[in-house]
Amino acid sequence: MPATRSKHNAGPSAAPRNRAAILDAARTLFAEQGYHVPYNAIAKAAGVGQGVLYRHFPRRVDLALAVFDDNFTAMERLAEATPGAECFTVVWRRLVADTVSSTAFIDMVIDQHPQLPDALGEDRLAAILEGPLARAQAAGLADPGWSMADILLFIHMVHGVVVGQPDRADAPAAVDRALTLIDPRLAS
Amino acid sequence: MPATRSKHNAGPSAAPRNRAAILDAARTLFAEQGYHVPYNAIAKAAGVGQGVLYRHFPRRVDLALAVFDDNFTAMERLAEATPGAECFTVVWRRLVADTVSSTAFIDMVIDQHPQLPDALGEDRLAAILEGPLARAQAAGLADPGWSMADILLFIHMVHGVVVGQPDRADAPAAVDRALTLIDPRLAS
Amino acid sequence: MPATRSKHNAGPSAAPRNRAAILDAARTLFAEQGYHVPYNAIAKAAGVGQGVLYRHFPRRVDLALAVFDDNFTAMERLAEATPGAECFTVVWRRLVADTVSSTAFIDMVIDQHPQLPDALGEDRLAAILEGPLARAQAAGLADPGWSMADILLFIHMVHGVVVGQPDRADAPAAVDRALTLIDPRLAS
Amino acid sequence: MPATRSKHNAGPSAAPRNRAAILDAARTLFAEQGYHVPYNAIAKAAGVGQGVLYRHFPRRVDLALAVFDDNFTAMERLAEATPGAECFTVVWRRLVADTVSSTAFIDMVIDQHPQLPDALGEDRLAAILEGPLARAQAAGLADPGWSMADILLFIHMVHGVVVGQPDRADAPAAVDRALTLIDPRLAS
DNA sequence: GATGAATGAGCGTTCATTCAT
DNA sequence: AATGAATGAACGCTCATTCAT
Repeated sequence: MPATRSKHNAGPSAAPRNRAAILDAARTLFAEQGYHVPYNAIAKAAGVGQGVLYRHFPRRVDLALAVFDDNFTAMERLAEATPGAECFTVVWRRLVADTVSSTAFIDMVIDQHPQLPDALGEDRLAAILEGPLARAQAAGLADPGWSMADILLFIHMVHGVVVGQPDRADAPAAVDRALTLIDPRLAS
Repeated sequence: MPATRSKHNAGPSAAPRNRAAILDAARTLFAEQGYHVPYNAIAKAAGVGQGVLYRHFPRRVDLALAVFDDNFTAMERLAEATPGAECFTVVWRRLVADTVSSTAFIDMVIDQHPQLPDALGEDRLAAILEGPLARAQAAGLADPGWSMADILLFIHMVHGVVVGQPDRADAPAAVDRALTLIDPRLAS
Repeated sequence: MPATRSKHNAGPSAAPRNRAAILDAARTLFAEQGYHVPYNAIAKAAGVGQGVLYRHFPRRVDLALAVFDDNFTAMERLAEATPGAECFTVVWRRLVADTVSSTAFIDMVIDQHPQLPDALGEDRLAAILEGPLARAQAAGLADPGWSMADILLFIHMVHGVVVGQPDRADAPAAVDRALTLIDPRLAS
Repeated sequence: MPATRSKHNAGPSAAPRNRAAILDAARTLFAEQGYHVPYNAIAKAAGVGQGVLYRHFPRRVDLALAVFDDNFTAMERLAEATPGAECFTVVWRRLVADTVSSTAFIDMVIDQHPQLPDALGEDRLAAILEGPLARAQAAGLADPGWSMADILLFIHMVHGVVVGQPDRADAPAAVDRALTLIDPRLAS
């Protein structure tokens, strides 16, 4: 095992490891520096060359979707695992928490390039929340006047509140207050 | 012969004119291209050298504050000129309109660099709206539970909604819906 | 159990098949995108790894020579199969057609790296056309003053005309006119 | 005069000097390495930053047109200064010489980007040679069947011959032979 | 005080080549 | 022998900031 070679090429077997390292690095940097963190910063943090990023994730949105796939998946699982009327509340809180912990999450959803199959993230969010919202409304846990589009407006509002906090440590409280003002059932 | 020089140097007397030209150009470009429009684009649009920009406005936020001083002034005048309880409503609508027509307005408020005397814009907004808010609350035109901080949250929420619209033409309607959801008294 | 492996390694028997696939892909891409088409594009189009390209064809020129070996072979066969004085005309027209349909053909001939055994393609072209040229000259179908070097100049001229057409669709007509200007016996 | 400062900014007065240095460097590098020589190589050779190149010449073709403006101007002067029928011959020889000494000259003419006002260089060449060609044809110094488009084909052919010489030192002789083959009146 | 050119770091992207598996 | 991932240099381009005139 020639560990210290100048041109270290770990071979294909390292691909999954690299992919994971990239996702880790990107998750951290997206959270710390936002969606538009430089690519080479991600590559450096992941300990890989820039080319590897482009191989795995040709476009920034591909990387972000992969990074936040965990978030979506977790929400989907949560939605499946929570049967009753309070499902919407549970998933919604998770969505809010993700938005607070990484503004890049919604920045990605927002950053629509014209030629992209549109609304990559929004559609997925909508798919997750649609059913639970209806159940919650039936049970009085959500306003019956809310449409899915309204829920997306809510999350944009949350995003606005988060980016508006100079000190990110204030974000959770600010978001909670904001949601309380809209409707206490949205707050935690 | 001070009149005809090839690279005409207008002398000190031109300073106010240049300042005005810069503000005009910046106002337009901030609205069209956002808060982070390149400096040289502003200088070119204003017909001045980049050095002049730096002389008049050493930091981007200085320029933005000057540009949006008109907005603040207009709101202040509006607040002074509107005596009754509906003053808050009138000024608030103006603030929302400004936020919709130029996201740079709130981007500037948000773009707090750590070393800046904080909340340059927020304080001013607060000063304008504080009195009218109290009067509106007394008259039932605003929720008595709202603090000034809440109003600032509202405006951040509006900002979030605006930047979340891929097509800016949708922003007014989206904002109106969002405000209706929060409280119909905030909407127009 | 050698049959079903996930990352199937076809073993040595696949080498000829791979080679053929590479040549097919390269022929197409050379024609479509020119001599300097990226290696990985060729590998992908051929459905092989990039390493295989390098194994079979360590240098770009090796690949191109193999790709255009068909062209050379076809011309050789044509030369053998055409006995009379018009042999030169027939083969020459084929050479011109190849030049028009793939500028990479002559680009390869041109792209001489200093350390290469020089004139890889030119020698072969010369060998094909030498005999026919002499016969054509004897029969008055080619100018008796033309040497083989002159024929090579002609083909460079054709190449110059082809690359000089912004719209490749114009190339055939332009080449025909150019050849008519040199000598109508060269045109078709 | 603080000559050795780390961030040496010579000020606006250096602009013409820089421009000239860029043109000199570009002329040399275009001749040595062809039209597609890297921008930063030109900047380095000229002793300026890359930004200066982009300020003076936003697109590669702008730089090339400026570099080769001398060539065009010289040809134009030559055309004006040579009254008789042999004007075409004189200017044509100059054009051939320029093509031989820098393939980038014609590469630029060829390198048509779709959105460009087309044929920047071709039009100018045509304008220079049109009148002289007619006079030469009237006097029997040029084939009466040649159109301007044919002359442009000739120059493309010359270009093809030049780029086809592995050793650029062979280019003049090869071009002369090629022109003799087309028509001795084109050769020198 | 005004000009506007120069600097140079920084970012995104591509691709030839290598090499562990 | 084949795979295809990794490397990293290189290039094009942008822009914030400085500064001689």
